[in-house]
Amino acid sequence: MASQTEENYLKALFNLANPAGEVNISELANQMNVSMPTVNSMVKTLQKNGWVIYQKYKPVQLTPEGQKTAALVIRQHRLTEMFLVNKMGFGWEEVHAIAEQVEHIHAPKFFERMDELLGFPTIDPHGSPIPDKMGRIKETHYVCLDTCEAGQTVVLAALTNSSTEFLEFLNSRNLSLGTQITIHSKETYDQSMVVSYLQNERETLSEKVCEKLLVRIIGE
Amino acid sequence: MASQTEENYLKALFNLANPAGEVNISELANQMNVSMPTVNSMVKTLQKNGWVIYQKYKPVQLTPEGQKTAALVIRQHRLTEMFLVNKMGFGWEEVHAIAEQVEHIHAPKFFERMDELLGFPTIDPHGSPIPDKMGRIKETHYVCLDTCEAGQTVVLAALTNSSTEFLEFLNSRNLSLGTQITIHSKETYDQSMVVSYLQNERETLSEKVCEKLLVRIIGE
DNA sequence: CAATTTTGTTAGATTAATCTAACTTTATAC
DNA sequence: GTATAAAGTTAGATTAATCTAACAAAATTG
Repeated sequence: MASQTEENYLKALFNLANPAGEVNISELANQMNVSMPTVNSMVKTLQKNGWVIYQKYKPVQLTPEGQKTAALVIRQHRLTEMFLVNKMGFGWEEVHAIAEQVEHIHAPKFFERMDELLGFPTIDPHGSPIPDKMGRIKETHYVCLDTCEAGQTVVLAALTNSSTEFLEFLNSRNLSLGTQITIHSKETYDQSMVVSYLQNERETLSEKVCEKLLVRIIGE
Repeated sequence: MASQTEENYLKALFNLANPAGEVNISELANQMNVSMPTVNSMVKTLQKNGWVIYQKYKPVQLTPEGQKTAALVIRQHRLTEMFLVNKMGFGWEEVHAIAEQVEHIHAPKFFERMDELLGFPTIDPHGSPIPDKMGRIKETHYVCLDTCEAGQTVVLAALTNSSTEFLEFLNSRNLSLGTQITIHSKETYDQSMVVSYLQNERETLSEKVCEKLLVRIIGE
């Protein structure tokens, strides 16, 4: 059984993997906020446990078992976030830090009860997909708002970043998942967009914000 | 901040303390399932952190800060048990193992929300008192069923032991907190009691069971 | 393509939590 | 009140997770 530390490395590997499933030691060190030698020795441990494939000076890759273990921790994290928001009244900006701890609890029934009470949700409060009990993830195909064009109508579906600061920014602008947004114009100079939604008739969203918003296009 | 391991030692000290607040190294070793040298070194660590008073060859004692820290972990444990039973549909025999993990989460708001959602309970599903936010415990004064006499009517209020096996035994006999019990006779030979409650007209409870049941006397 | 920079590895130390073996102090018991 | 038993301590080792310093390989770049 993976230790909490090992689970955190597996999660990081899962999230950092490029299309080929590879992660560099330095990327992992950076993500985990530890030194490269620490990652080097941890990767050897993960390999001994059958969770990664690794050869000196090569990038690391999760094995299928490593992927499944990682996905199940991510499942517990996202179910927890959903439970905190939908059943305990927390704001979407408050739940990450708590879920980082709860995700490591070893008690399958605990998370199965959450899942049931929530009605088997498929996405978390930030729009990220919740892996199923087998660790499979249903891929979603949203587009990034910054690739959309003036005239289109879209619905906010997910975020590529869920930092507290960004979530508080979205709260301050009354933006939440499901909000229907109409794109009025796109500034070629700085890629900012003028949009409207709900009561907001004319809101400007910077490129920095637009590139973090994933949407479904529903019109034009 | 206490590590999970330290929190577990503080809890054990809190629970093992005799009326003078003292705990022997061997008792603690036994409770924690570790060797005496391990306890010896851990007790020195706890002392460095100001949680215990300790002198070579003397029993250990929690300081007021140690007591408060322990009580707050116990608070989190008991609130969690109550939440699992009352809000998530678990049986009282299922919650201990999960609460042992959840109690170590460092997120005051998480437990405050549980407390609110539960309506600020003062006892857990096994009748044990829930310490308040300051770590204070409201002392309850129940009597042990084995000290009761034939003819008395009592209400089951708490348990002195909450092992899964004992809880499953109580389930099998339809006994739960709040059940009103009438004592018909007490066998002087083996201290067993013949009692009635609910639909059960004639149930025999062994001494081993009676000594684990705490009751409020309500009649005769 | 040689020089430099970046990335990765090895070696060795540290801290927390644990162990066993050996020794010491305190308690128990004739 | 000494002998034995029980309880407690010390010393030294182990494992997991981390670090820094020094070195090696790979990538970048003039």
